[in-house]
Amino acid sequence: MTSRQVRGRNVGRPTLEEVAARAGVGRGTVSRVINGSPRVSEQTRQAVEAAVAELGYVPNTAARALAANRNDAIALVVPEPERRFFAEPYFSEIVHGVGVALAETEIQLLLTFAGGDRQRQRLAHYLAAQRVDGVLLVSVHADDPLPDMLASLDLPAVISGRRSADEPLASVDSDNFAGGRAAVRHLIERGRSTIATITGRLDVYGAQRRLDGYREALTEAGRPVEDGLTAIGDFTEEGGRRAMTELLARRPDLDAVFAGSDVTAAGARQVLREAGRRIPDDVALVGFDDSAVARHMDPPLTSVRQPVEEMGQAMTELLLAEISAVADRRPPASRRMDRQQLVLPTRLVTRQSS
Amino acid sequence: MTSRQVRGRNVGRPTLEEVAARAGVGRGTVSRVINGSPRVSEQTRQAVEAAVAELGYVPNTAARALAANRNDAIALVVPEPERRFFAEPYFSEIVHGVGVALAETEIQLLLTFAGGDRQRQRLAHYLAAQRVDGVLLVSVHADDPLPDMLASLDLPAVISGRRSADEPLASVDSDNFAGGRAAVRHLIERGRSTIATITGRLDVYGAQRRLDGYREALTEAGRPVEDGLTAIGDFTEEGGRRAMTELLARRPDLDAVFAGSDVTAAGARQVLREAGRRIPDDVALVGFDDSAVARHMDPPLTSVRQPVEEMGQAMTELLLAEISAVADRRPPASRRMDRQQLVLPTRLVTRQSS
DNA sequence: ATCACCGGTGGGAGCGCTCCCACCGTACCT
DNA sequence: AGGTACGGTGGGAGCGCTCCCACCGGTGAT
Repeated sequence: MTSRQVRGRNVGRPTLEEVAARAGVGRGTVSRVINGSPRVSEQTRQAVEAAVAELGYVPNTAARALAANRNDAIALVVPEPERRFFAEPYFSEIVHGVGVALAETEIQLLLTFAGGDRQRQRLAHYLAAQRVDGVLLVSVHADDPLPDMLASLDLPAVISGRRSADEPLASVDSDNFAGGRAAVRHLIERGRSTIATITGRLDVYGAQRRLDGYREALTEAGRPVEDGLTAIGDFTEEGGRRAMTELLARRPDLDAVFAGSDVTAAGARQVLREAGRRIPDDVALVGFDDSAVARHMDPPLTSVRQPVEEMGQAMTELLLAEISAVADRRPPASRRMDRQQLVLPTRLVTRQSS
Repeated sequence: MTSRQVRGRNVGRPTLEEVAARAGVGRGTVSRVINGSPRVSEQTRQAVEAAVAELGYVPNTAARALAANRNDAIALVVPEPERRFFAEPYFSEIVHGVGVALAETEIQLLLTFAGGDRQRQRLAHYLAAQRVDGVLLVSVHADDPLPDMLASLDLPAVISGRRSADEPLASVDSDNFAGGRAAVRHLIERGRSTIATITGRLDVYGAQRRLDGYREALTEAGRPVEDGLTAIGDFTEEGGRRAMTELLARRPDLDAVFAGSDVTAAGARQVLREAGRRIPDDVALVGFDDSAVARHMDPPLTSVRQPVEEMGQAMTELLLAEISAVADRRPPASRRMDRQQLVLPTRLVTRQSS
């Protein structure tokens, strides 16, 4: 571990003590004003605020973090390589939702990637070193050790997309099951007879639930669930292409595809077009996410809308609540008690592809 | 400023002192081992490392930051709303390049947005509060106060895309001028006679330089530069549509368009298609960035490739160098001296759109 | 008049680390 | 033998803040 040495005293920046001297009060009083304590007289408060303004004082957060164990920062951890992150509009909306929830606070959002092993390890260090008050986790696979690590650090955390039916962490998820079911019900209503599906990786709980919804819709309509009509993808465009190629080879008679994500649907569409199938005439296509991709596809893609932005917002609110619980020294057991599992509704948006 | 109180002592996590006791050495020695100082005997080092491993010790960065004024973290600041950030593949590649450059270090990358005023202010606080060792700035407009703020904080910073010919900050840029010129030379070679261009906002230096390249190519070919053939866009798809509509109204006879970015080109293509112009038969189209958008467009888009990932990497290297310069207490004047202005070459990638 | 109380305040202690000075012993010189 | 040098080490001081206890003076009850 060869580590650069960044030294150099904090030159020029005013300290609490200097503000106190300037305002003619004690250190404690300035601290109280800075932190908005009510136990300060109006007059004193104004004197301190004037001194703060004159000196351009900004509290040193390292010192604050050390003394108070508070960081005023939360991390959004993405256990994916950067490329995936940017490729999927899902993340963009999550981030925006988080931003909305944070707008009224003084809390800074930090985005960190943990794609590779190296990055993963660095992140683990970073978190263990107490640099954030809480963690937002998105797109976590079932076998990821990260959540357990967070639990052992007793660091507040909220996960997007439960990893299983009994998620120990607080979580926010969309109703993937109902979404998948709605998509397939819709295809049935449109008179499609041979409905295939391209899933995400099935160790992702949401992907599994969408598949469950697909099956449920078929079953409740009295139709068989045929294995040959299910292809496993991975929510990427490339995966969509691969899966669609497989499906077409196995079941050239298919006339509808429910894709586990819009991006997957884009990949599938390419293959369908190359195979000379018209959409929706020959094959109806439904995606999931209702992202920009869906709107710009040709023809525009029917898709299941997840309230992604709201999910980001909800996650943040849960996290802030848990952070205050820690701050109020509520015992871990009690905090574990009311960890919420939020499930937000999905909605089918019909367009020309089906 | 109502601020949550996050208290609760750092329970359970071992400290330097505990490691020292365990290893039977002094605090200083443990610190030396942790920081990779060579002035420790092999035997002692091993004893300390064993103690660190047994206790699962991780240095508290808040304490380190306070004592040493070192954060082992840099921020990538994006003065744009989140949506823009994700919409443009440019950023994704920058982030990836930064990741590559950081791979061998212990430095954590933090992504921060500063789109709105509120976010902007929070970021200013965050930076002033000394939470990072340096800042990477991307996509900065000429009138943005952020760079000056950084300068006044004496915080190492590197900017991507100079703001003007005499950029005071260290910067990394691609050769926008040569790129624009190459694009237009290519269109001329292809026998196009009426070549229009859609620029970005001209207060973005790079956009201006691309336009300069466009003009240069025309001039050196002995052709006039006609104002009616230039439309100002803003590097967005919507802007591309708007600009293309304008151009078509003004000069229905145009037979080629050089768009300032791929995304802009995508907008332009839509309008051209709606107007019944075939690409490349009626109108040749060239973009800039050579992003995924270019490859997936129909027809695939000829585009000027910027080495974006390399830019991210180069920026990071410059920043790390400047950070060590600060660490070595080199005086500000001397550091200003050798702030580099890197310009990386661009390359035309021809595809079916031209 | 005495006391308890309470809003408001000052400042000591301490968070966990780095920096640096003082000190140890050994090796090598004169 | 004494001196110098130097790799290796311990621990005090201090980074800038928060927390909390002690203390101040004024108010109202007894």
